[in-house]
Amino acid sequence: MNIATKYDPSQVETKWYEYWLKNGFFHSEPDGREPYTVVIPPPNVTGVLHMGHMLNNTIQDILVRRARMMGKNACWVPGTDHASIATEAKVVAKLAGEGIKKADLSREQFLEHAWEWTRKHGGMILEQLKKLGCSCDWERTCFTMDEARSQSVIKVFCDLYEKGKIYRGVRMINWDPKALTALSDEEVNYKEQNGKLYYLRYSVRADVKPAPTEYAVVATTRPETIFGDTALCINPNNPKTAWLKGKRVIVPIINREIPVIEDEYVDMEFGTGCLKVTPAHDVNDYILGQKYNLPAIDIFNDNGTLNENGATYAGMDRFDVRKQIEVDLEAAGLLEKTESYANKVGFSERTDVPIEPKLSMQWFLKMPDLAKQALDAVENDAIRFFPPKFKNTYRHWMENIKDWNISRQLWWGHQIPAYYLPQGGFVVAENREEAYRKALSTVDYPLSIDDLRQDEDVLDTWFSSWLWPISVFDGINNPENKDINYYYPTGDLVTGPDIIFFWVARMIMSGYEYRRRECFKNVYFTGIVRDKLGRKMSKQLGNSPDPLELIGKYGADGVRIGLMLSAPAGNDILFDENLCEQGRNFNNKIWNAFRLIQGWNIAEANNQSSHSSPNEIATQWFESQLNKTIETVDDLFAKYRISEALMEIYKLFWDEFSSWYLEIIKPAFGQPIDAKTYQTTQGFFDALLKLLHPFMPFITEELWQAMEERQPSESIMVSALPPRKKGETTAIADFENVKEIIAKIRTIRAEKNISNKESLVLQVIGVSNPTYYPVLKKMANLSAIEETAEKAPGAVSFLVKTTEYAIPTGNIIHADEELAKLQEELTYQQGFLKSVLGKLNNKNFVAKAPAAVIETERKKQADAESKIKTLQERVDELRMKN
RNA sequence: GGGCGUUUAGCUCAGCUGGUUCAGAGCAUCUGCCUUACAAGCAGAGGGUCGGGGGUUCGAAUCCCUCAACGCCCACCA
Repeated sequence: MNIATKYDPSQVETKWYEYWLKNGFFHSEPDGREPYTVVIPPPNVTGVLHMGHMLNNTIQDILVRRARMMGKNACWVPGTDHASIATEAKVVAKLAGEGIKKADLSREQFLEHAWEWTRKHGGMILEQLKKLGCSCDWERTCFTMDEARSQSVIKVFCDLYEKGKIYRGVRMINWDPKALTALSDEEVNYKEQNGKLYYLRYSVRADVKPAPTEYAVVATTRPETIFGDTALCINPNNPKTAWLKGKRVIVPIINREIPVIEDEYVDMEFGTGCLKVTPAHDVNDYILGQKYNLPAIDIFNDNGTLNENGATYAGMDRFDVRKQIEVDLEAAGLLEKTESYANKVGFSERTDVPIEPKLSMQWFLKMPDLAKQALDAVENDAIRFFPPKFKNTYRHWMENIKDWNISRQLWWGHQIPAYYLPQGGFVVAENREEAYRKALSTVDYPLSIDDLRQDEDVLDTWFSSWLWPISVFDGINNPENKDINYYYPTGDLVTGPDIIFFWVARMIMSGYEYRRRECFKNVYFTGIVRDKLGRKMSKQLGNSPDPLELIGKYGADGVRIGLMLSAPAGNDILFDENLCEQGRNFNNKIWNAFRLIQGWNIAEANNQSSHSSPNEIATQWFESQLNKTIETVDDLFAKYRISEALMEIYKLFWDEFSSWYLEIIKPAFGQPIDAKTYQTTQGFFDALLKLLHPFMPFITEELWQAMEERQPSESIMVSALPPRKKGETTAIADFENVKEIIAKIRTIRAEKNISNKESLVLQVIGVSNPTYYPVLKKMANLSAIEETAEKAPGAVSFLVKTTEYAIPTGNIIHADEELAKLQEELTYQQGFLKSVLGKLNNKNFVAKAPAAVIETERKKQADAESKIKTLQERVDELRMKN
């Protein structure tokens, strides 16, 4: 057999991925088996794979592949999200590059460009997932704007409208002046900004006398909004500003007169105690405006420039105005002073420009009712969160939920199915024809279908993705279809905690609203992938590796292992390429174990190993060890501790199987291996590959196919995981002893500079288990094991449990060294005994501690005493000789 | 400003309702080895007063209080 010493993933990966596709192993149809359903968090249709996707989808693939191998009917539905704002922004930018302005295009023309862009770049990310090995059911690939999903969205909108849960109204919303759309509260990020606090002078009306001062001074961070001022507000309890009560003041520059109003909302300590009220451009001011019936003067155009209400500043950008107005106020003597001031400013999640609070007509979804059931589901664990700490975050949001602004002033998305009538009013219907029918029954004037004008706005992207677990099975349009009834509720959702409100919470709501039950049973929150310095990966920093390059370098399996080695649920993962290297090395280890086993010749004669042969012992022990690990791995998966499960298997393969088991059964060079051991070993290797397969699908398939002749359409990915059996624990414990003895002997070799090639004699003084002698002999290169009452003079000895072992090494041993070592050990044991006795002599301990604990302390005492006795004898003996 | 969480070996983390194996794992480090599966490897070794302080208890990494640092989420102080 001639196989390369290093594993080369490049060929292998495409070969097997195609094989799996060709055989339809990823595809699922409802049948009698238990379903296991996962819906992918749909990535942006025009997005590219980043490390977050890699982590997220690796975890999903592990869960899906494992479920499949456990006999479940696993269905992982892939798909993409149309990502309204992000995609529209990309298309706008692309068109701008070609000298085309969005404003010059009709809606239809623009959408054509957008679809073209989507067709060109869309789905690339799904192709990248294939490189990672993801076993998605590609035949079920969905897109949030495909036919069925669009219909679902429209249908749900109409339904919620009928139920009175959707309403239209003028509200203060978050306006993105770059994307020219409203945003939901969740799409706004607040960032600390270093700005200035401007102290402006509002002159008090001239005819009011006497005045302690000519001016009311107002502190503001946004002097450019003075054009929208419609009142000045003071706290009625503030003596410092009491003199302003009932007065009127003049807005600087435009010289408009506004009233002074009183409200306890005003913080007496902040600034001067005077607040300018701009109801059109500040949420709090809006509330004040409502309360006191103040007019709201909108001073901004949609793009953030000032409108005609901005006097001579009309047309200037809001930030330029801020600078200019400072200069102008200063010149007019109306700027008392400025102070540097840090405050939080809202930024658009998508375009990263400061949000402008703006009064606007928008569509809203009432949330409190929807939230109630969704909150209960998580509270009582009908839906479980991993890690559970996210329940707190979730509860807090759900208990303070506000109505959801679902309309966006964009073109790319699902256009709101509301149709306005020529003489006012509107109807909501799934399509124009239906709308026309409804309209006719409400109006008493002649109406043609073309008189209806559909709402220009589209729906928030999340208004389609919140239906995802249902809509991918067409459960909205067709609520009783076979797929939805079989696959819903889905099993596990794997996603990042950053979209817990955007997506997870809302899916839970829609699940109860439209299927009357939970949309998934478990949510696994992954961490955020950071670089090894803990920085978030970003394009700007250039610290985000290209996933496909990584796969090229380490293989998909290597990268998957690299990610999983450090990805406990909910903790951020500090990604280091080093981990991929570890993953790749593990691939290589597996590869070489295969080479070793494959290279053996099997003995012709069926000369089975004797009952006490090393092979027999190793086999029995490894069987137990394997079963124990399978059990542990099961438990870890049940707790979604996936990286720990991987580590268990990793150690099983590397340490137990390779370093111990294979080394024990490995025949001497050129010698054959007995058939029985060979068969068993193949069986172990098969089990190990299966355990590893969900984590590293490619190499395991490659080796599984290579280890013996397979049927044309067989695959490890549809084979059964090794069953869970009770591990034989005494065999494992005994073997741990054996390992310790061997390690001690190896240490002696290292310390005494004795070559591994030089065989040694081992003396056993005390209780011992001869069953393991053959293993000891082979692994420690012993020529003989002697059970004796008296060890050879000058032998180096050590203790394992309470048995003493000795290696006669001639006279090369330095008695002083030996004595010092023994003395050290003796001191330790005496100290240990003292602490144990301390407990046992404590009346309170004996009286209050449980019997089992006392029992173990007694045992510790006995063991320590026995060790001390042996050590003491040795020490005395050596002293005599000296 | 409110809420949540984290702090254990050089790094990343595990330690469930306090009690053998409770001070662990992987990586990194150090020492010796090119031993015909694997130097992307083998064998061995070292390394932590469990963030600080206080308390409860026979007994605390584990429970309570407090301080500190860091992180996340929420919130309208201009």
